[in-house]
Amino acid sequence: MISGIRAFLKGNFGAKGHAGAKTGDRRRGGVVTRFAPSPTGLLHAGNYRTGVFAYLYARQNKGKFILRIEDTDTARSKKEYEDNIVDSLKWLGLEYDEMYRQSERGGLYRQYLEKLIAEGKVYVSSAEEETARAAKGENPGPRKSAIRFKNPNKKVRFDDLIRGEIEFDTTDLGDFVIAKSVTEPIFHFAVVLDDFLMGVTHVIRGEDHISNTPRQILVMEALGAPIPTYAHLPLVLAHDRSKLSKRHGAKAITHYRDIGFMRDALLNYMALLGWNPGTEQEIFDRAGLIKTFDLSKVQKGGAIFNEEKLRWVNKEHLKRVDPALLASDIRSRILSSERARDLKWNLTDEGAQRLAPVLLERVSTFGDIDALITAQDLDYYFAEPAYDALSLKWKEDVDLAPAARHLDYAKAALAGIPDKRWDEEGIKAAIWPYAEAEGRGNVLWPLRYALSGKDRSPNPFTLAAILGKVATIQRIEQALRLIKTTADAKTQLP
RNA sequence: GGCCCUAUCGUCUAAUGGUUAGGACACGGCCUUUUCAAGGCUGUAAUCAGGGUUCGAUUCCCUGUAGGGUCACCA
Repeated sequence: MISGIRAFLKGNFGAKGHAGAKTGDRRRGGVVTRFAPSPTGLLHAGNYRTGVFAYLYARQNKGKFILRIEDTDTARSKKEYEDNIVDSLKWLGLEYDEMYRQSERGGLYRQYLEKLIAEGKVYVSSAEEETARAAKGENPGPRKSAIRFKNPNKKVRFDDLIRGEIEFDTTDLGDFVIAKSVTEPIFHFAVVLDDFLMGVTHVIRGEDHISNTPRQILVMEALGAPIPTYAHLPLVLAHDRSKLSKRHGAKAITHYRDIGFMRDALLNYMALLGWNPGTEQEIFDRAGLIKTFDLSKVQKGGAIFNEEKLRWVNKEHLKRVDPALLASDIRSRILSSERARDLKWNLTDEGAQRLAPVLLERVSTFGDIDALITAQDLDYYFAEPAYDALSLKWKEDVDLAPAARHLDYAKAALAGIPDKRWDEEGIKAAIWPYAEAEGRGNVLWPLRYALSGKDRSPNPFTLAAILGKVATIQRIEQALRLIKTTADAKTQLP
């Protein structure tokens, strides 16, 4: 009778794994996911996206998200890379509930390895056997003793949340190695035991692990562990459609932080790579992502990482933030630049408040501000510009005389603005009617050029408001002097 | 090569057994504008191929092709 009920439960929840005992836990919503990178390189889009998905899935199910550092390969694992993983997750805001290092779990691996050996499910093959295997060309491994899994050689089937049912014949795997010795487990054993011991219910990882899954299921069965639910994510691809890797120019997540991307924008973009909500919404904040994310709507095919679109997503996030909140970030970004130090730029908090919205409209990321600085496109905010007097001439004019006349007017009109009306609106009110009457370009071009010394820049009202009354008048006077000396030089020509 | 996965604009993707195959990025044009940026409108561009099933297939099936993954005492 009881077994009948169990069979019934199994049938209903078979897709979520066998073990009857654990099924109850899962029905109570005890989702546990993990992100298990190995610290053998900087964390990049190719691997951290699986972390993003595992995180979103755990959070939306009010479950647990575990970080597990897979450093059983002591030769390749490095502390600096582990630090980079932690830094990256911290910056991205992927908060984990627990963290483990496999290098600190040797006792556990040994205990279970010995148990399996005692149960005869695993055996130690001698150096001679390994040598014989190598001679047969079965594997190129070293000729020393190893621990091999006694393969029952059967068909293994599992349900993948993303791909559906997948079946493998494990016969051609042979008796695969799961440890070099009881104190040196390798990936296929450590992963399985840890997932078991940590109660991982959903293994969310890259597609490159699909073919590892059957052998891991075999080990799970030997361990008497419940089979978790698998979700194999499509890979993030480089431009040539191969798996993204460092060699393919995959950049570290911390690189995107350093060049001024917003964390939520990156999270948003990564979630959208391979997933979509089925609506036309593309911009999500963290909470929206957690709420809307749906593992079953994840794409099956790999997706190319497109930095252009990432930049667009970042810009959209930027647009949704009040510029005033970003002003101090922008200020320190500018002041810490080499050029700002060399030229001793001064930027007050108030100045930054005025500058922020103007700058933000022109960039997609904070890093673009650095580019503007390098291109000397910000210089005119900090010092009087140098330019050729002829540039002050509006294209429809034949000489500089109209420019001089309009600048004279502007100087007087601006000088008459009371200090407390010195803002974009007040300035525009003082100039606009005149510009309308005289022709906008005729008036505004010379004025803007006097202020910025550039063919391209924000409009003169905005510039004047940022520069302040004193500097604005000074620059107009300077332009006037420039026109005069140019005219004098001309009349003296033979 | 064996095994496995995948296949819609250049890229990310939506959709349905019957649609003018939709959106976004990028690209082009136009409008707005003193210039730039922003904004608005708009254009170019896709169902890998061949067979079935069907009144009808891009959608379901088969084969092929292409791409990718994996075949370690790496993870």
